[in-house]
Order: sequence, then structure tokens, then C-alpha cells
Amino acid sequence: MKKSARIESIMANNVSLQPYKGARDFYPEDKALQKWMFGKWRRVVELYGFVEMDAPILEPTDLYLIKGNQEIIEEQTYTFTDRGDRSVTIRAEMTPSASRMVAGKRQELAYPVRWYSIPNLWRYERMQKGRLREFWQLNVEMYGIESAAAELEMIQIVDDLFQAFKAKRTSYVIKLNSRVLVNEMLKSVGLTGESALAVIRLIDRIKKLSAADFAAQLDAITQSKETSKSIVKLLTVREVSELPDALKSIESAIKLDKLISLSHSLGIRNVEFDITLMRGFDYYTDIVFEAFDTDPENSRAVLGGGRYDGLVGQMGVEPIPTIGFAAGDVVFADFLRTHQLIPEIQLSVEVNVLIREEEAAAAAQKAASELREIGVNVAVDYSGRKIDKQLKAAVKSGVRYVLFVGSEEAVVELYTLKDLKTGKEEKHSLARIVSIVKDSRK
RNA sequence: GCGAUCGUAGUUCAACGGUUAGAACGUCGGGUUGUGGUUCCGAAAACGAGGGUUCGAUUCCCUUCGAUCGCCCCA
Repeated sequence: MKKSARIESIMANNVSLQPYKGARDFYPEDKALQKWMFGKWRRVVELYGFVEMDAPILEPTDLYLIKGNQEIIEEQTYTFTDRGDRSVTIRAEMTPSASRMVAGKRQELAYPVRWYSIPNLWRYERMQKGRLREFWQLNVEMYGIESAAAELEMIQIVDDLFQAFKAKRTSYVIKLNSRVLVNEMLKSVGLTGESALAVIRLIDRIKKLSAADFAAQLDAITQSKETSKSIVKLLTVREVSELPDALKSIESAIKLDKLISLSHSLGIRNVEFDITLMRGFDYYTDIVFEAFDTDPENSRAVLGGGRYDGLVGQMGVEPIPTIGFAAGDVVFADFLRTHQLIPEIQLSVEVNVLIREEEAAAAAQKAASELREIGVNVAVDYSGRKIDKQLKAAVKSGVRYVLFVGSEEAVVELYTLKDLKTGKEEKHSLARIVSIVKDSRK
């Protein structure tokens, strides 16, 4: 058999030890951190009755196209043709898959449906802080509730997600807005359709622009200094109550105001109205929200979402009111790091068995087996190195306990257990060792 | 897609248009030390890749790959 030129070239040059661009290798300590973070996410949403679901990592490209934005699909996703000549896309978000699944079983689901997932997603992007090509996302979606009770629950969950990591409320802020309100606001100054959309996209970037640049670009869209002026003035509003009467009396504005005051009364004081909050996609139908790190180090939204009542209906079935949000693992971890909320994380090995001399190998093996039977995670060092080397390696691995097994210990069935955290070591029976290790788990 | 900055042992850094590109920490082996520490001895280990200029390139130039940050976009 002949090797291809490509394989030969790869072998001559060695394969790269780097992970693919924008993707990460998860060494055990990285994976442990991820598991820890996801574990807390799961705990929070499950407390609210959300259940975990999942979907294929590959979907027909069509599924993503129904949302309309063809440009994004073409430029920002991994899309290719499979061997059966079908166009497929690696999932870049979870919402379409979840909507598809809801639509598919819409008659038999128990509403309200509360689903969550932590999928890995792929987007063909240029990297910058908080943005990679492969990332994980906590997706939380509730189907079938039209009232603002759903919005309030989402805000509570968002807050709890931060609270679960002991974040201070001064370190993050939850911003709220309404797309209906924004549309009405633009309509009130005579903007609709394309130009309204253009203004929305411009407002979305307002924090990146100087006041002069913003005004200039706004003028270019509105073609009227008067209109621009009114918009700029409206954008300075900080409270719903400061809006003009015609705007603050619309249903969405009232709902927004109520949501904010209810959140405050629940102790979530860091919820605020932000009329410049837009979110990139156009499918939001009313309330939108985002949570930000108050440290300017992390400028991207930690999470974001809103109400998109139209999405399930786009699968060709009756529409189902839906609200949801997603939190990215990269930005969330950045937030935790910035505020020093990541503790030292233990790997899953609990005991390292060190063998004093070759003759004790069988005894060590037996001790390890007995511990495993009772559910203790045990690794045995078979290297045959001197005991100090074995101990050093154990320390380096981060394991909490080491168990010394030599021929003498094997005879009396008392082993020396050393707690590497406290430095204490004592001789114990295996039964006693099990209870010590289990106690240490808390 | 565009722009800026940057690529030297595992890591953090050094040097240099010209012999074997240095160090620290880390790693591995060994000695001392009762089992992490101390200390001593020894070893492995790098110019991201490909072109070009040059007598000679790790150094200068180009391309490419990668990293970081920003723009665009951000589901």
C-alpha cells in the first residue's frame, strides 16, 4: 500500500501539537474547572425545574436558514456537504434545534416546557477576548408562557447563576430593554422599516463610538438633524418613567417597569433599564436582557436573551411563546477569574497508593481493590521508583491522600495514610481510611 | 473579511548579520536527607514553517501558520 503524498508530508513535518485554531484542549485540570462551573449551572437551573436535553451537533443547514440571516450562516458557521450531498452545519447555537424538537412533539409536551442544555458550539470567527471558535453555552428556554412571570423567572435564574459563584451584585449588572418599546420609539420619530433597523444596529454599537461619530452616522441614516436629535435625547433616558407619555404608556413599557421594580423588591438591585440594549438578532419580539461584568476588563455580555415568540412557529406549526437566554463558558469563566471566584479545584483521584518495595506490590493492589469496592477513587504508582519520587509525583498531581504500602503494613493490615493537605500521617485500617476519605469529601 | 502587536528549551526571559544560541524555574537520572523540604552532581530540551537578500540569517525582507488585542459581526 502506498502512502499519499499528504500523509508523507505530515510525517516529515510532524503534526502540530496545538489544538485547532480557536478550540481548546482540556487537560484534566481544565476539564475539572469546566465540570465545576457546569455543575453549578446545572444545579441552579434544575432548582427551577429545568430539565436537560441535547440535540445532534450536526444539523441540516436549512434549519438555520429559516431564521433568515443567510449571511451569518454562510460566513460564521462550519457548513459543508456530506457524502450524501446534503448541506450540513455544525451547530452554532442551540435554539433552532430546541425549537425543532419542541415543534416536533408540541402536542404531547407538558407545558410550560422548561429545557436547558450545555452544548458545545462552533462559529467561524476571528478570536478576541471572550470569543473562540469552539465554546460551550448554557441554554435555558421556557416554552408556553406568555405572561411576564416567565421574564421574572429568567431574571431570577440569571441572578442565581451569579450568586451560585458568590459574585457580588456590584460586580455584575443585568440590563433590560424591550424591542417593542424601541420600535415604538423609532416610530414616534418617524422611523420604520429599513432605516429603523439601521438605527437599531447603530445604537447597538453606541458604546464603541464617540458622540460625534454616533451623531454623524445617525444623520446619515435619518437624513434629518431634527430626527437624530430626538433620538439622541431619547437615548439619554435612564428610567422608564422618564420616557415621554406616549411611550411609557405602552404595554411593553409598563411590563418593563414592573419587571424592574419586582426584581428590585426581590433583592436583585442590579437590574436596570438600558434603552440602548438591542441584541444582534432580529427575532426578539419584546423583552431582551443581557448581563455584564462591571469590570471594563470584560466588555462582552456574560449572557443574554429575551423573548422570541415567533421561533417555534417558523418550523411551520402553531407558534408557542418562548423566552430564553444563553451564557457562554468563555466569558463566564473570564468573569469568575476577574473577580477571583474560582477556588482550587480537586481532581477526582482521592488516594494515591505508593509501593515501598517490590514485594509489597500485591498487597498494594489488594488494598487498592478493597478501597475501590467501597467507592474510593484510587490510583496506584507502579513506577518502582524510590518512595520520595513517588511522593513528589503524588504531590504534583494534586491528590489529597497517599497510602504507603510495604511488606510490614501488609502483614498487620494497617497502612500509613498521609494527608498531603495537612501533612499529617497515621496508621489506619482500610475501614478507617475509607471513612476518613469519605469525610473529606464533605 | 480588515488592522495592530508578537512568535527563541515545557515556562519566563536573554544574546547575536559570523564558531558549540545562554540563564532561571520546571523536567528526568543520581547522591545526601527517615517521606514532599534543603543541598550537591549529571542529563535531556528551543530559534513556528517556507522562500528571498547575503560569502554567511535566529537576527533584514516577503509569504504562510499560530497567538494576543481591536474593527466588522456577535444567534
